[in-house]
Amino acid sequence: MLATGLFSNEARNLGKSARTRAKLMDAAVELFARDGFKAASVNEIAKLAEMANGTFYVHFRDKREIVQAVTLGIAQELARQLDEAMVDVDDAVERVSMATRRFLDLALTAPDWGRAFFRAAWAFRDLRENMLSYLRADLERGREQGAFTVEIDDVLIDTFASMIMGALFGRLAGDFGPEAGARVAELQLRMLGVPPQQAHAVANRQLPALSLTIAALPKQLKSDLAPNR
Amino acid sequence: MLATGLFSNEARNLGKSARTRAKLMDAAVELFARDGFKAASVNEIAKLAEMANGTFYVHFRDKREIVQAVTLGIAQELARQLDEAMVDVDDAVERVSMATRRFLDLALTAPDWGRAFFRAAWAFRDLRENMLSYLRADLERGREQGAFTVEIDDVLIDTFASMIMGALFGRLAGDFGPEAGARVAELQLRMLGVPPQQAHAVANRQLPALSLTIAALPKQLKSDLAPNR
DNA sequence: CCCATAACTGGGAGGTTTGTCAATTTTTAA
DNA sequence: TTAAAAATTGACAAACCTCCCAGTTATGGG
Repeated sequence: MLATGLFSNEARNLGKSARTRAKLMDAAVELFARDGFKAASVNEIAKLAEMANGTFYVHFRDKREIVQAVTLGIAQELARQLDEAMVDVDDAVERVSMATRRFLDLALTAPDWGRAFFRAAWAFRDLRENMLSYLRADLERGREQGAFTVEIDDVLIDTFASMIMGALFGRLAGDFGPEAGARVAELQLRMLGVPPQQAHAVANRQLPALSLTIAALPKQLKSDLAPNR
Repeated sequence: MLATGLFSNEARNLGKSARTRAKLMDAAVELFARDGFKAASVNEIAKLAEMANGTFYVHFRDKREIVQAVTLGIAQELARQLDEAMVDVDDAVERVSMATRRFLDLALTAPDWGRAFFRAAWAFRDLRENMLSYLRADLERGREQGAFTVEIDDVLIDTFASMIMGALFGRLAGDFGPEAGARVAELQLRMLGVPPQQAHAVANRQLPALSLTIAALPKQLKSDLAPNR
């Protein structure tokens, strides 16, 4: 049994049902990432999760349902961690640059999640729009702070998001190294109207490392653990 | 028999074999656009093309082969028409803006082609890279002409392409109207370092209409026909 | 117009997929 | 410990898939 994916980790000390469900979701992530939502089969998901095909249907009505659970889970967790990493940043220029760079770093820590997210972003409008609302808020903040000269409309927001998704794709495909995040952030800032020199400086500021780990550990235990590293 | 797709039109006065092949390709485009390459089935392609399943295998070894034929056909035709529409434009700022706007207009004239192209662009690296080489040439021209201040590297080119693909997606989904092309072009020019005012002006310049029609009509006949409309 | 040849048909073998269910094992709570 | 409840299994029906092929029909060069 190949240890655990992120969902399994989250469900580690929940009941058996939740653990099995999570194991199926982890297997699904892997196959969705590789084959897409339509081409991945329930049979294969169950097989990868090392259980009989019938078990799948105990936990999910059909494939649609696990697709929904998986994509929602990924998007929520990514959004939550991004949000958390930026709570104390006020400057919109910093926020926008950080969001892009953080998002890419995060998605690359768990490439299957990244790939599944990439697919989900094109396939599910509501999920996409949910993510975009965060982005819109930061862009509007930038206008108010006088940092962005460009007009904020739907096309801009969508374009901004496309730049991130393109970079995600390139990173996942191995076309780009870790520096791509900063580069794209710089291009985004230029597009928004930040002076080139400032755009370069902000986008290349060093960022403390961050990795995607769903931590469902009891809070107590977690804080006992943290100081050790 | 619902008239003709673009491939059928191209093969209109070729032999029967070529016409059948084209009809299969048109059906395939429609299904690839809707379901993706993996999820579309040979059975359904044949059914949509109104012929027996066995006929498919007379014309294509297997699904891989028709996928290749279709995607290559789409990409080549789009590239050819784009290229042709820009032969006499020298200024890189104009070219870059035009390429984005023309490409979107073209893809929108035949939405199934647009959708199939969208999928192919992510799925097939060589096809993508072929398209990007045109783009790179125009961007480098802009540097030489002193119009673009940004450094040209792989991340830039990819990002530029992502912006177009994002706009294509939005247009196909009906999220954006025809004005999106100009808007994205403007954002691209800003990113490249063109002064905002000029970017706005160039990107919004009126462009003569252009539509995607594979014309395999004999040249003579074509020019006889044109004046009538 | 004729007929060799190319194109097409549709049934079917062999495989995979989805979703169900009775039988079995594991978990849980009393 | 034990019995009811929950979870799991694996075989299976029905649908659908890919690819093949023997037989039929259409095409077009002589």
